[in-house]
This record gives sequence, structure tokens and C-alpha cells, in this order.
Amino acid sequence: MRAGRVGVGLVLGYSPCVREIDPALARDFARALGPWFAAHQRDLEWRRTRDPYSIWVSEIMLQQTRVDTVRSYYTDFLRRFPDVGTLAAADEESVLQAWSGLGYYRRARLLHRGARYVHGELGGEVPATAEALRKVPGIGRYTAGAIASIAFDRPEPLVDGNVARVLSRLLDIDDPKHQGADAAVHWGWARAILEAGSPRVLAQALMELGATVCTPQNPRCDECPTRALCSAKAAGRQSLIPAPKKKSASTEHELWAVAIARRGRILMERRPAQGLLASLWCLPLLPRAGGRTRPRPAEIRAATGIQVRTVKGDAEAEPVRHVFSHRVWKLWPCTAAVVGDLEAPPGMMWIAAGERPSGGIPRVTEKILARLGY
DNA sequence: GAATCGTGGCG
DNA sequence: TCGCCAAGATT
Repeated sequence: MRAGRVGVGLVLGYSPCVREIDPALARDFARALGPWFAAHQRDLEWRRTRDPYSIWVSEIMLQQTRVDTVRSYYTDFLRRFPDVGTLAAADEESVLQAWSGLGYYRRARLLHRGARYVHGELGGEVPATAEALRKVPGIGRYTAGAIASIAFDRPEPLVDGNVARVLSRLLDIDDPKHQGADAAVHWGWARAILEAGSPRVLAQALMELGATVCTPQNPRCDECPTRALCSAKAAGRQSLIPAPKKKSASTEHELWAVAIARRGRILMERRPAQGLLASLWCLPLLPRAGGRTRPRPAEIRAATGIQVRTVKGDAEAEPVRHVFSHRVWKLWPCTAAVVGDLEAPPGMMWIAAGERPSGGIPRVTEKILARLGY
């Protein structure tokens, strides 16, 4: 039985998996972490401000998204929407346009809705407490803690994937059920750590340590300011924590991407308001069955309502492959010619090469357009 | 609780 | 090449 551990498992005879909060360890950890962060933190755009709105924007963008991807989006977004009022007054279309290519577009819609909530209901003041922040659309448990601690320097806990990994190793938590960001043990420890020093510094330091030192693979323990405190390191188990997650199956979809063309222009289509790539612009897509070289005009008409004449496919061409989080698209470009004038139907728009609809355009659309020379 | 929701970098 | 997964929230 390892010392310093408690839990019902102890009573039942199982291996105890959760360590109760030890204020002395939390304090020592914070004392090692703070100075390390001061010396080693990366120079990131959102660390140059204390503006709660700007930090809010950064936290939404950083959800499930790498720092290097976010940087340019963050700068451009704040130039375009410098404050809550500007974002609240903006069209959703322009917000999605600024988000194009960043992924998880629901975040943009929720951030926009959140700005309207803060502007309309709270007089434009971003809440300072995690409890109030949680009422803002798009702000969940993590983001509420992040904004409260980083922007307002309050000791409100935050646990993301980085923090969960750092703490799982610090405490040598071997039960996968208690290794994730939803584990109560991490939230308790995170609070204790933030209370032991500057919440603003320690919140960022916890994540910075996880991102740059206590990495998922090959952690750099020799560079870690807290290695002397780390139970996993002491046991030589740091590479076993956290345990690998089970992956959900990914389904593959083969689709025609139809370029309905007339005189150098093609039709773009706004996708449905719900589901994958909601409300974003793409080419009309339709299922590709059984290795045919091109879709039938009747299939295109059924999917788009548009009567086309000739349809050309390129049987030799490689499909455009696009991987989403839980599915894969194999897109086979084809061209369908329209004869005579055709007004763009509702939700559709003609574009020439280099033109784009105003609104959100996902990366997969750019891939297809590049293939087609648009 | 599980499924959904993008994209890109890295080993 | 391909699987992994990153400063998660919502339903």
C-alpha cells in the first residue's frame, strides 16, 4: 500500500488511485513552477494583453487547436473584431469568414452568440467569476477557469489536457478513469496549486509545462522544474501516464464534388445549418456509388434542382482526401455544364476563379477549388 | 455518457 | 503513410 493515498478502493482492497490534496506538495509545486514559467514561457500574442475579451477569444480558438495554428488567426480576428461590442454587432457570416480554416466552426458561432450575450445582458463587461462565465455561450468549465484565472487573476481552477497530464504524472495516477480533464482529483489539485501563488502565472504555467516539457510522448523530465516532486518520474512510469485512449471508428465517404459550370464560373452551395461544416460554403456533393466515372445528370438534378447537360469526370485523377475528426471524405471532382442563363438558386452562388462567397469556407472547399483551378 | 465537431503537425 | 491528438463544449 502506497502512502499518502486514500479512497474507497482502500477499503475494498483495490489499488487506491487518487491522492488527497496535500497543501505542502501543492505549495512546493507552485514554488517551482512559477519561476520556471517566468524564465521559459513562450512569447505568445495573447500573453501580451490582460484584456478579458482578447483572452476569451484566445481560449476559444485554442480549444483542441495547436498554438502555432491559432497565432495568426488570433491577431487577424482581433484586428477585425477588437472588442465585444464590435463582435456583437457583426454578422455571423463575417465571423465565420474570419474563422475559415480554423475548424470546429461551432466555436465561432458560440463565441459570436457569447459576445451578444455579454454585450446585451452584461453591459459589455466580461464576467470575472467562473460561475458567471459559465453562463456565456461557448464557455465551459475549462474556459471559465482559464478566463477567471488568467484575465482576472482569481484562483479558479482550470484543467485541460495539459493540466490533466501534468497532474496525473505528478500524482502517479494509474487509473485511466481518473487521468482525464474531467477527473475531480485534478480540479481539486489545480485549485490548491493556484491558491499557492499567482493564479494568473500558475494557470498558464501549468499548461505551458504540459505543452513544452511534460509532453504526451517523450516528456523532457530532465528539463522539468518539478521533477523532484513527480511521483510518476520517481517510479519510472511517466511514459505510461496517461494511458492511451481508445479511438472511435472513422467512416469513409466517397462523394462527387460537382462543379456546375457556365462561362468560367461554378456554383458554390451553402451547407445546411446543422451538422458537419454547418452553414459553410462547399461544392454540391453527392454519393459516389460503385466506381462510376461520372455522376448522372439526373442525380445532379435530384441533389441540386439544376438541370445540367454534359458531365465530365476524370477517372484517372486521384480523389481529394480530407480527414475529419470522425470521418474521411474521398472527393472526386467532376464538371457539369449548364447551357443558357441560370440565376443562382437560394443558398447558392456563382464564383469565378479566385472569387469566394462572403462567409465561412472550410479547408476542404479550398482543396477542391484548388484542384479545379479556382 | 457517448457522439459530434476540423485541421495540421509530428513520429 | 498513417495514427495520434491538441488551451473542449454541447447535446
